[in-house]
Amino acid sequence: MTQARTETPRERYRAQVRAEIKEHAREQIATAGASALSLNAIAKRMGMSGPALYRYFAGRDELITELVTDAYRSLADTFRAAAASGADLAGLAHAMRAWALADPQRYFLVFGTPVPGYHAPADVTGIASETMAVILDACAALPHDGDGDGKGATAFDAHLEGHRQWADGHPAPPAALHRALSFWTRLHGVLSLELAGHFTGMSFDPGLLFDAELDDLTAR
Amino acid sequence: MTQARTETPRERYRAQVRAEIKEHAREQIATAGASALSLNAIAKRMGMSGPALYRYFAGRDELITELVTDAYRSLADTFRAAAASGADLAGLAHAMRAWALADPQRYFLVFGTPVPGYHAPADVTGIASETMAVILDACAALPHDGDGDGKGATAFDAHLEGHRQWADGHPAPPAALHRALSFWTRLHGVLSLELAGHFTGMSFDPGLLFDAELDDLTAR
DNA sequence: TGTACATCAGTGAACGCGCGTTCACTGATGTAC
DNA sequence: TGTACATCAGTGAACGCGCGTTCACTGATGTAC
Repeated sequence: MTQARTETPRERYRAQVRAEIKEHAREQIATAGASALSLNAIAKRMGMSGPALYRYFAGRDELITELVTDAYRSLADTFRAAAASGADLAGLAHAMRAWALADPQRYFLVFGTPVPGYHAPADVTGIASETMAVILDACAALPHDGDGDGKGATAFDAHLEGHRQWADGHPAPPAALHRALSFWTRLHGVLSLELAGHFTGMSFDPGLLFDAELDDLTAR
Repeated sequence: MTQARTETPRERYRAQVRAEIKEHAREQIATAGASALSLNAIAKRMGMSGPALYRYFAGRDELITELVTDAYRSLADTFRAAAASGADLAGLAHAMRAWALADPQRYFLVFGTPVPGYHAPADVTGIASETMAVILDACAALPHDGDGDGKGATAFDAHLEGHRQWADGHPAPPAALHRALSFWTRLHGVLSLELAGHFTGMSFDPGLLFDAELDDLTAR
């Protein structure tokens, strides 16, 4: 997986400092939001001067971009790990919920308010479809979605039949594609409102709504 | 509805300038995001000096707070108007979708990434429950949710029975509460991903997914 | 209708701040012979 | 093992910028008699 060539001490040190910078950046984002991220503030917390960070990142934008990519990566890894240990759709859902609750600002880094000008780096689309592939596998594994029987074939299913490029190369039938999208949006529906605090004040448990939405999906 | 006392010309002028400031603020937010909102930039665009704005708003925070409140208000009004013209759940859903698509940054002002420190003003909770009340009415009007028969009573329904303060005073049975929450989260699931651009690249029509999620809700 | 006064919108200068980023530099760490 | 050199992490000063906000002020608009 990694390079055969041995890491020099300097390289090891560089990697370590880069990691530490990111660590402080994440902390700062969690505290005051991504728009408040400041290189100088990070440097100060690390006990070094502002310009020193330019040895490690080309600038603020590159740092943020890397944090965003890391967040995508960590979600994809979470899904892959869950699937590898035999999780079904519900297992994936719970893994995702745990991932989101563990660090809400990381969730928002990926799924939150987009900055109108900013465009995500190219490699995240690859990571995103990795994630989607795991979900599609789980859907196709359901007794009902695996074969292409017509019981639940809806107008949207027909539409998906004609617009399935995003499931690139995946043999899932339309019913599975449909379920995967429902899965994805329902989870985000509960999570985004919950994490943004729109359920505080209402006294019910968002986790139970999350499960109810999931049950309703797998039972359809 | 309005004050009986006649508005003086000065008051009219003030109201007009305040509105113009907000207009520019909205435009700026739509262009560069809420975190980029700058009083000086607004003043410059209006052809006046920065400090002049302090005649109209106590500061940047008050302006943002008012924009947030306006956004809540406009959503609530959209729901009320739809309900008043006889819309059912699907009608409400489409009204909300239109509202969101008309101005994505306004949507994000209400439902987007929260700034960790910031707390929404107190009056928005009242506006939010206005909105919820309209949805609850529409759910209770469904043949199935109006009476409290037990066909679809789930564990989550039972939980809601004990945590229904948020539906304050509303006589809706648990099944209606449940459906209202599913309604709310499913719409946000599709909309938040769509508006954040997470479906670009996938070629399907998010509007059809939106409708499919809605159908699945009303058919259950 | 005209004058005296109060109200208030808007200005321009100024304050202090923190930001991202550049540059020439010092000093320590690693490399080659 | 020791010396000469190259690499490179980190510093401190500086640049220009735009920000929110305050303050004393001018000049126009409205009000009272």
